[in-house]
This record gives sequence, structure tokens and C-alpha cells, in this order.
Amino acid sequence: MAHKKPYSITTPIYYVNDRPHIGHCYTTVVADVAARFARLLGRDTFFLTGTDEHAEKVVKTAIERGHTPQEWADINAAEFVKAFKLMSIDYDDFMRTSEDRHKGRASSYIKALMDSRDIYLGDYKGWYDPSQEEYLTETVAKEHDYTSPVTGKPLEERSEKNYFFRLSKYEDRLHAAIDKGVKGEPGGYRILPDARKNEVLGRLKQGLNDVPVSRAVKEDDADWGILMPGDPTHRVYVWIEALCNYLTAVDNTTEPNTTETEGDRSKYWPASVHVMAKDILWFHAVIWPAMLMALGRPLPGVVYAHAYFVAEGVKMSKSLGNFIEIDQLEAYANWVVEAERKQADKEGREPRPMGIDPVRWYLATQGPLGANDADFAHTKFVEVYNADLANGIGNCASRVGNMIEKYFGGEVPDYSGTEQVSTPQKVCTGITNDVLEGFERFDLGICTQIGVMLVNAVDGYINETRPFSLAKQIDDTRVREELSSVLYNCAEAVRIASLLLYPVLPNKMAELWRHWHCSPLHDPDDPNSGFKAPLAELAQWGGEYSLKPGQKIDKGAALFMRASAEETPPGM
RNA sequence: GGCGAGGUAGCUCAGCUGGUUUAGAGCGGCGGAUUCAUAACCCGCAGGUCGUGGGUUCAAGUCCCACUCUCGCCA
Repeated sequence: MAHKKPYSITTPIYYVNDRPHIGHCYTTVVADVAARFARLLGRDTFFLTGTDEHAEKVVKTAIERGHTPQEWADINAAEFVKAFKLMSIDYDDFMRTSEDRHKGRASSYIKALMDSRDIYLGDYKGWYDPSQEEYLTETVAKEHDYTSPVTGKPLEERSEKNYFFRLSKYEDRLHAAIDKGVKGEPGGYRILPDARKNEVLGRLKQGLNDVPVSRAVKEDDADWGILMPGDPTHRVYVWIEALCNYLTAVDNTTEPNTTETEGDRSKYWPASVHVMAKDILWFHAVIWPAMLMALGRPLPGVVYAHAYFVAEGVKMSKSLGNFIEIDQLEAYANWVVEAERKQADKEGREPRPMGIDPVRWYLATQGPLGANDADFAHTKFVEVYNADLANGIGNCASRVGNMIEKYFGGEVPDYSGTEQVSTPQKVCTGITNDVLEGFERFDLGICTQIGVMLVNAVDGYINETRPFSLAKQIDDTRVREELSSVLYNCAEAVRIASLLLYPVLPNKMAELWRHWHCSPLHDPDDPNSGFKAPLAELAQWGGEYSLKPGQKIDKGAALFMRASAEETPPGM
């Protein structure tokens, strides 16, 4: 098989002092959607996320709160775990940089770089921003009147011995690798989207300077973070240590050896894709590949830097305090729309909240995957929810299920009377390849669009064939046969569409499969339980996993009830 | 300040190397048809000087110049 190659994807590890917000969630949802597509395609998949914990500020905050750094990190890391659970993120590992496995292996990489003289001791003079734990260039420092551009607190002028990474040495090789990436040649890596690649190329042209990778340990330093191997007077900078997490998570045959519990993960390197927000592109597109070159490790396949979400048209910032935090996304998940309330009342059941899938849908389909920022706005959320989910896939599944229930007692009709290939079936052919192609380009949008397109095709087909009119003459054998095949075609096409929509809507599609008794999951109740077969087989029209004539289909409650922008979701 | 991207229907955007269109799609809006469905689905419409002003050309969103605005990266 052509695609048996393992697929591994990473998000950045998130700064543990942050509160999870839409930005973290977006990056992680994007990676999750890709990972789910990969698994759906039958790839052996590894999806890594985690938290970046060794910052000086973590120590500071911990002390303020009366915790040890580790306790404080534990508390906050748990918040990310919780947030990602809420978002239905199905990661394979959550790396925390305070874990031994990370510290041990990261140290060994640093040591290796020192041994190869890629890291050397030099002098560094500059303006240091303690709140951000970084040095600023003279111009930037001056511009901000020698105060922190972020917090406004005074900068410290520091001069110190520092270890440097010999980034300059890799200039040509980086350029070559990026070029190869563009051409799709082996040994290269791709920076996406193109606009970002051009930025990197442009900046590369200006030449590369070696970068400091350590700071001197202070008298009162808490023992937090990794010390420079062989030099306890220096501590490894957080960012360089953090980058190492991508490797430490899978390089698990080296010390501390964790293969016993994790299995050998070496097959998951290099990462297929590193996903991140644009602010840390440089680290991932230049410094990290250079480090890998220095370490003699293969380079990642794709470095993908998305743009930002803005809130209601306004850029999110600490000063405005307008970050869309996880609680707000949770409020959407808990939102019980008016229509659902009414419907539940009519049916005498408990009204159900919309769940997290619509939020995932919005993030995945409206998000800033390109170079431009995207907006998270309530009215737009409702519009997209209604258009794509309620009126689209939800309504389509509903009308098909309803007709099968109404005309055939809920049993999938027999379609054997047809010789012709129906429109929906035609639309379904080649779909697996289209998805595969889109996936290779990391074009997640195309992958889900194909599912939407299929749903549209079914809606159009229903209007053309008018099964509801045929049903009026259902006693006529020939009409009944035609009706049977029409509805079979609809249902089978919806089933195939649902497979393609699963990566974004795992919970809702699992729900649909339960109702239709056609779950391709190992455990129909667990959207994360894995597929019985790869998409190529699952999506085969009338194949092994298809809907079978005579099998039961339950209409079930509507997947997505229409919302109104007039309503206000809870928590807002 | 340097480098780069871009300004196309209310919104989000397609329009590759100039002449298949009377400049397109999705969403919203408006009208119609229909009833299996969640006032849903389907169909039609919406009259946008393709940022501004020049130029090249038989022919320019599609090339060139200037201007203007927005944005990204860097310093």
C-alpha cells in the first residue's frame, strides 16, 4: 500500500501559564482534524501536543500563588488537558516539558550539539525583558524606551557569557532544504502557506546570526528547567528546549527509555507536520530544522503556520481582555437552541445541547488556515452553523432517515432493481482519491468540502427524483422499486459523506452511525476507538461496510437543530 | 525605514501565464416552486466604475507607471 507510511503531527506545546483560549484550541483542532483524517485513511498516526513549562515566569507565578513550580505547572497543565477533552481532541501523547523523559532526552540533544561544536560559549550583551524571558535588540529596546513592549516594565541591561547555537552555519543547507521542499524532493521540508514560506525566504536572505540558547543561573534561581550539560551555571533557554519536545516524545528508545510502556515510536520521526500559529514560525521553519541538521536527524515534512482568530472583528489582546477563552467555547457546546427546546418538548424528551462539534466545525472551516486572520463572531457562528450543519448535513440525514422510516418501516430498502449508476453513486466515485490528494497538500478544507459537496448532491438528487411523490404510488411494484433504489442511493451517499465529515464532527457522525447502525468504529459509542478499515474500503459504494438492504435505520433526533442569532448562548 | 502580500457583489473570497463569457462561487438578502425534512431542500434574482489616475495593446481585474489604503515579516 502506498500510504502505509506513519503519519505524525504536532501542535506546539503551550505555555503553561496561559489560560486555554481559542488560539490554543484552534491550532489543536486543526491538528486533530488532520490526525483523524490520517487515521481514517488508514495511516498509522501519532498526534502530539503538550505544555511548555520551564519558564522563569512560571516560577514567579507559582511563588505568588503559594505553590511549587511543579504544583503550579500541574494545575495549569491539567487545564489544557481538560480544555482539549472538551474540544474532543484525540491526541496520542501530551508532552509536559517537566517530565523526566523530556528533560533527559532534551539534555542529551544539547549535549550532542555541544560535542559537535554547534553550541559554543560566547559573549552576549543586550537588553533583557524578564517578563518575557528574552533579549531585545537595541532598536526595539530603544523604541520602547527601554521598557518591556509587553508589560512596560523596565528592561535590564545584561552582559553575560552565553551558549550560542551556530545557526549561521546552516544558512545554505536551510535554503537548499526549503527549495527541495518546494519541489517536493526528498530531504526538503515545506513551509505553508506559501506566503509564510516567502517570509522565511526573505528573512533568510538577510543572513543568519547565531542564537543564544542559555542564560546564566542566578543565585536565587529555583531549580526549574534544564541546565546546560556540563555547565551548571547556565540554564537552557525555554524555547530551544521546548522545540526538542517533538523529538523527545518519539525518540523513546534513548534514555530514559520508555519503550516498554509506549512501544517503539522511532517510526514517528520525522514529523509529517508541525502545526503552529504564525508567531512562532521562525523557530519552527528555521531554527528547529537547523538543529535537526546539526543533530543529524531527518527534517519534518511540513511546517504549517496559520494566522490568528480575532474576536468579533477585533484583534484579541491582553490589554483589551477580549480573548475568547475556553469557557466561552464551552458555553457554545452547552447551548441549547430554541428550536431544540421546542422539539424536545414536543417529543417529550430532554433538550440536548449542541455539543462541541459545531464549534469544531466553525474553527476548522472558518479558521485562519491561510495567511490572513479570521473572525470568530457570534452571528457568523450561527450563520455557518445553520447553513452547513442544520440545513446541510443535519437536514439531509433527517429527511433521508425520515423517508426510509416512513415508507419502509425504517428498513434500508433493496436497490437491486437498478442497473444504472445513480447520480449520488457517480459523485462518490473517486472521492477517496480526492481526499487523499487534498490531504497530501495539507488542504484540510478540501477534504471536508468534499463531504459537504456530497450532501448537496443528495439534496439535489432528492429534489430531482422526488421520492416523496413516488411514495404515493408505492403499491405499484415498479414505482416501489424505483423508490427503493432512490432512497438507498440517498442513504448510502449520506453514509459516505458522514465518513468525510467525521474528522471535524467526530461526535455527531458517531451519533448518526449509531442511529443508522452502520458504525465503522470499533466501538460505536467511542468516536476515538478507531476504524475497522481504511476509508478506501469504508467508502466503497455498496461494499462491505455499506448500508445493507433490510438493515434497520433509526431516524433519531435531528443532529443539529437550527439556531437563531437572536438567541444568546449561555455564558455570554 | 527595508522587504513582501493585497485592495473584485452586504460579508468571505475564486479569477493561472491578457481576448469563452454580458466579471464568478459560497453565505446573507429578495422572489418563486415544492413538501420527505429542522420556515429546511430546489430554482431564479441580486444590476459590483474589478482601490484611484495614467499608459501599453486590436483587446486588461488579468501587463507597465504613479498615487492611495490595508496587511504581513524584518530592523
